[in-house]
Amino acid sequence: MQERRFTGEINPSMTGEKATLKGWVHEIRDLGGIMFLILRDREGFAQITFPKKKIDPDLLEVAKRISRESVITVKGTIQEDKRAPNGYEIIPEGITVLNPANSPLPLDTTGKVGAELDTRLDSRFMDIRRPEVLAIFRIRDKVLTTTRNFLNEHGFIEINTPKIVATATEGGTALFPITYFNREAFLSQSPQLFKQIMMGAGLDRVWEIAPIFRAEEHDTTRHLNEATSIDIEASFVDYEDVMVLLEDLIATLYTSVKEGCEKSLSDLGIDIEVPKTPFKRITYTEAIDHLNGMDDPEISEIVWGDDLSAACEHELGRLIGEHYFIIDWPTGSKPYYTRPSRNPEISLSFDLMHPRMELASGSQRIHEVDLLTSRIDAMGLNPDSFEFYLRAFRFGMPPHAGWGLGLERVLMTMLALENIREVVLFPRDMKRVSP
RNA sequence: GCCCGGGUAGUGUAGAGGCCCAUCAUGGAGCCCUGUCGAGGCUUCGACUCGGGUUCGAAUCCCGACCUGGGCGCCA
Repeated sequence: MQERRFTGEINPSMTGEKATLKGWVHEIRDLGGIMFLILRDREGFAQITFPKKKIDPDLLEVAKRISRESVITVKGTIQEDKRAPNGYEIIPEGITVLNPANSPLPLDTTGKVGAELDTRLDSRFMDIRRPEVLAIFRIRDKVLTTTRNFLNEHGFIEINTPKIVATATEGGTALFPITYFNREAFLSQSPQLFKQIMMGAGLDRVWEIAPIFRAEEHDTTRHLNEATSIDIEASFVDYEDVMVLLEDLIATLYTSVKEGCEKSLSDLGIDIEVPKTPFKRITYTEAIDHLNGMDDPEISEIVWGDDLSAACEHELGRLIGEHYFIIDWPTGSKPYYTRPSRNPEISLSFDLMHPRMELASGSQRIHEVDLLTSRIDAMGLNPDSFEFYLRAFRFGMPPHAGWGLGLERVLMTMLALENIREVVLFPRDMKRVSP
């Protein structure tokens, strides 16, 4: 009985059993009288051992001619041997080359020679064969699954909002225009307006994980033109409630990765620490006071009302050293749908920060149509183009709050990666639309 | 958008006007080798992004194009 098994499903105690493995030829080491073929699959490696005097010469001849990274099926017997990498090896009885790989390879999958990110992305299919790269995407999967379960358990309903839209959500950011039959339309920068409309629809609590598109001409290690946003919106709650939800989610994600992705973390050579909740909350005004006291003029010259520059974010990150919230931002620095507090200069808003960068932003929303209309107007936008949105506010819109969390930023900060492109299979930036 | 940097075999690198028909590693081809796990030893193959210019002489200096890395700005 021979069924296909992953390398990770085999252990030394299975000595004597037959196994069929399918995967890629990672390496061949021919020592003369003995040859080793390392087979790699999603779960790891297995050593196929050819003691040349004991093995069928035809089989040996086939094995010697296989190029690296070819796809093969190996049938053989599991043999415990403490000299073998995982404590076992496979003595082959049959090898089939399902598909040979060309040579030379575009990248080295064994880690002997590095490759630049650009080279890696051009041959992403091969880059991902490297265990430390695969590990990132296994963790990404864990984070997504955990998020879905978490939000489900908290009574949130998953929604899907359109990615082709007629108007900008915020007005500020650059959009990608597209041709929609004979009209102009845009790729959606955010599900914001639609998830708010769902509050008016009575769904109460909703979430969406979906791509967002930004046409900004930024070229940094922490920006993408196509990113994945984890968005929630909830009714009859305030912004503190959704902050608690957010910090609980972050802690839950770290816990699930730490406990459920041990092999991936070890492939990446890192260990992660679960952040303690509740996260620190500092007000925007406190942050400005702190920054004004610094020596570096680039930081200290910030004035109340400014957005925080990268240098300012780094200084606050250094000060606090763990996840934190900056709350109560100037109303003018936040989008029109953000609810002002009793002091109209200050809004009921927050950004979730990792010491390295911003991860999420959210707020209490305006639910009164008159206030919302005047805020749109005050931001220099035309309320008429938001009519589809404002309609939902005229017929019973509950108080609500929500946030949007950048999946890629969560991953890159969790895994201490330098470049956000590392956590996206096929990243889209100013210079890259293919593959 | 602004400011700096870089393009050398498939991959990663050395190189600072003649020492370069270009270094090293990895890789491919071939030979030797019975326990490798970045195997080892020997032989061999393979590259200066493109176009102009300066110079007796350019991988090296200058200009342009293209590609690319980083910082800032911008950015739910």
